[in-house]
Amino acid sequence: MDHSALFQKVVSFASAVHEVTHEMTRGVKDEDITHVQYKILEYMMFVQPVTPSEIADCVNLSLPNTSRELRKLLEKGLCEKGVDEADRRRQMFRLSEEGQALMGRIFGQEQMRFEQRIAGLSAAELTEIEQALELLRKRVFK
Amino acid sequence: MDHSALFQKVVSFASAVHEVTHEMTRGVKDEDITHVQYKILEYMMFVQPVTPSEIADCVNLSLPNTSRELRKLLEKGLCEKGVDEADRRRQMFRLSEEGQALMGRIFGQEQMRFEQRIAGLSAAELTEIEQALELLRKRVFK
DNA sequence: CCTTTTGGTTATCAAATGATAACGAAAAGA
DNA sequence: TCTTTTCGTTATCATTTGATAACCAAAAGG
Repeated sequence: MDHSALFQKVVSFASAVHEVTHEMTRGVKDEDITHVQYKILEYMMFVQPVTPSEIADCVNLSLPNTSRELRKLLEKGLCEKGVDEADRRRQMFRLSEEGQALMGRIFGQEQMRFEQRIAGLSAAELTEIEQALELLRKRVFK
Repeated sequence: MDHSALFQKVVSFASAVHEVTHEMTRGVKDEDITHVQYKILEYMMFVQPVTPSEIADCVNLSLPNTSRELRKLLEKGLCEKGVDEADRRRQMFRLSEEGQALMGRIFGQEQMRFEQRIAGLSAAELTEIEQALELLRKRVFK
């Protein structure tokens, strides 16, 4: 397998991931948030608390735009803000109760759709999936 | 491994794929096209010729918006339009020479970045990657 | 101290995208 | 033939996102 063919497989794979992600997160539009706001909340589900700079890096947003979206999330009551007492320039953001609840609803729906996709797979097959995820994460999508 | 944990791994994996894709396609902004226009051209690199409806489905765009973007691509001379003689409602789009060339440039850059990611991996490891891609594609991202 | 750097915010503007209505032309179907 | 459905286009508007400049406050570093 030459590199060029592998590369094309990766591109088309990434495209499929995008498509499935889009389909699974379809429930986002029922809640009153935009797509980038969802990305921020999703990130906070895994890392918390988090500073605007970190978010800007990971969600690929400029710092001013990150700040704007965080303000909107604050206004909606979906996250909370605190200050790092060790370095008072750093603003620490975390999900509010309401934010947790919202993400719980969305993840719940998403997970149901995910369950449908993997319905009927054996435990061994699920383990294979998990290993494939870890392999690609380590070697390609790091 | 319970379903909930696997689900979370998939979500965070998808997020990593997004991020790496974003980084690899950074070269798109050097060319005079937008992100969705790039997605359309990318799709046409794999499937050709293609109708507006197919694109709308695969790129997750409404038909009117697809039509608008295709018109812009036509205006830029990056694709060409024909009619399906068997069903004259169907419009067949394909990349023009110039469109091919443009995508060649972008894919070239992307592939270089990809090469850096997989630099130093053995043939066996590359095969593992390929198999992992196929597995996930078949079981999860279909 | 004083200067520079870092982290963050606000404001503002341009561009891209999403959504919808209205329309036409070809095909399918009664 | 007449009606309905499918495929596509154009136009228009609202919203989202991207980009940039100007600014403040805290920290770092001399």
